[in-house]
Amino acid sequence: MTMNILRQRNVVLNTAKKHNHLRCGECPIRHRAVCAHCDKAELEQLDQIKTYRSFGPGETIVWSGEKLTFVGSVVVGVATLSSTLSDGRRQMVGLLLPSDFLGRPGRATATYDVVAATDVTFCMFQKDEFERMIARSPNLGNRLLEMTLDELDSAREWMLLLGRKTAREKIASLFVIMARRDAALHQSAPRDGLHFSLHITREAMADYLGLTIETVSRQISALRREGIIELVDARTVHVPNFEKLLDQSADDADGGILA
Amino acid sequence: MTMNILRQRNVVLNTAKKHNHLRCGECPIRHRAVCAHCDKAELEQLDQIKTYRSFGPGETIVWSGEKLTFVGSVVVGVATLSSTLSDGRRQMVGLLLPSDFLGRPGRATATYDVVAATDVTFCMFQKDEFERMIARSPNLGNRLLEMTLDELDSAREWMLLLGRKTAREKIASLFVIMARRDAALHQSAPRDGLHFSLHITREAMADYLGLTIETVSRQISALRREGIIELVDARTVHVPNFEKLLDQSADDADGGILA
DNA sequence: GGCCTTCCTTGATCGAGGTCAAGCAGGCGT
DNA sequence: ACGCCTGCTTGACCTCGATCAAGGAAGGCC
Repeated sequence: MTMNILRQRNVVLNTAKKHNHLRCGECPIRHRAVCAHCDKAELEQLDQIKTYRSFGPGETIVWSGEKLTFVGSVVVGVATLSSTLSDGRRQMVGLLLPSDFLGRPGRATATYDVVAATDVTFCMFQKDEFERMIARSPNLGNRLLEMTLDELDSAREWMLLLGRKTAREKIASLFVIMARRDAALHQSAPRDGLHFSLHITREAMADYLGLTIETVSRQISALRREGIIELVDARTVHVPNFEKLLDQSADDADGGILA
Repeated sequence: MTMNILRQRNVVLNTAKKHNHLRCGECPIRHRAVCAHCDKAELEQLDQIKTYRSFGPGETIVWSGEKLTFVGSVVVGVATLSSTLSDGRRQMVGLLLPSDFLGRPGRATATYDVVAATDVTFCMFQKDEFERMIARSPNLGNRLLEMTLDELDSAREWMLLLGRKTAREKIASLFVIMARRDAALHQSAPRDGLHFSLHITREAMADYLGLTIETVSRQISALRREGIIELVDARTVHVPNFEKLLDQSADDADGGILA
């Protein structure tokens, strides 16, 4: 079984798979956005303008409404994108894992908060310099469009989750995604079950799934009680049978039974 | 008051405002995507390859998983984008109003259903021809990126609604958006209150908001009972005081009180 | 060691919204 | 005119997840 189910139909990973930007030996950093299919000239240019910056857990990287001065991608760690209602209700609208891109060329200000969930290191470029590069290389622009379309697709998939899935399905879906991301990143074909880290707190999961901390905790406990997952520690999950987890997520295995 | 609140902070309308693609006299059709800031050469090329197609209410324009052969934009009517879970639960992930663009250059297959909500007329281009045009004109590519970023922003705004807003706030938010779109489209500065059409059925609203038909109906009735809206008929809403409606939507008036 | 704090879990209760069910209004074809 | 749709409303009831509340586990710091 497994490796087939693990192969996300989402294009994010398909693209990564085709060329394997995620660990392209020639890329100084792991961001598929600017890897340029290992175009030497582009890479050298990017190398010259890149800088690294790190943030601690809970640290806000960008405030909503703030002026955007850079773009970049995650090298290690996890960052979150979230919007907040005036009374404090918060909703995560995106999750940045290693290799994910942050920033919107052509946009002046941020429209949501970017917060480090763990220790995070970014590889960054000055926004105006990056934009100048885009103007010069249409290649780069096209890849950005592709990436943005990918993001849009996952945002819409998430809308389905938020609007229509039950608490249990939400948790299972999140775990499925985390497992797939982890597997893709480590190139690990799982033999005797999967093993992955959630990285984030229960609170962050709740904010991502549109639930409360308590419900998240209860559903995780329920899945554990039923043997669908095992908890090594609070944030490390072992999945003995991935298909069983998938069954709980209300997602089609791949492409659906109909059609 | 009013015209100021009506001015959506979302870039979609700001862009439209700057140049007013929506009624650019030189554009044969109203799509801001390819209006090309009224670039004559581009327009002529587009004119040559464009075709019109119409669909009746309930008709499916594209099935999820189907091969995509065209792109285009709505001229009149309303179309919806929706995903469906295998057990039939449905979630709308987008709404196409006149001037909105449909399609993803560079993508082979659709990832969700596109259904006509009313009588709809599309102005369409063969996908491959359109892509060839993009390749030739980087301008067009940039505008597509901008559009996609706009869509991503509204998708994420919608995630906040789906995950964290109450039924009442969801309804109010939808009405606010519909009212703004209508106002922008008709360039109507509302004097004695707003007047707009919902176009879509209660079911479509429910699917959009992640609610059931019954809840939608009940919340609309409640807003009517409290004098916040008036119903001319089931799908035509009159808003005597827009600010009162806005108060119910849990949205910041413009940019928020904080920050 | 002892004492924070932060994160997580579990229990008891409550309520918003879903479900089931009935009925009404308007359009359309015969 | 009639019946028959489909779309909308309203009521009664129930359930899932939120809320309120308490306590346990794992660091970090004195």
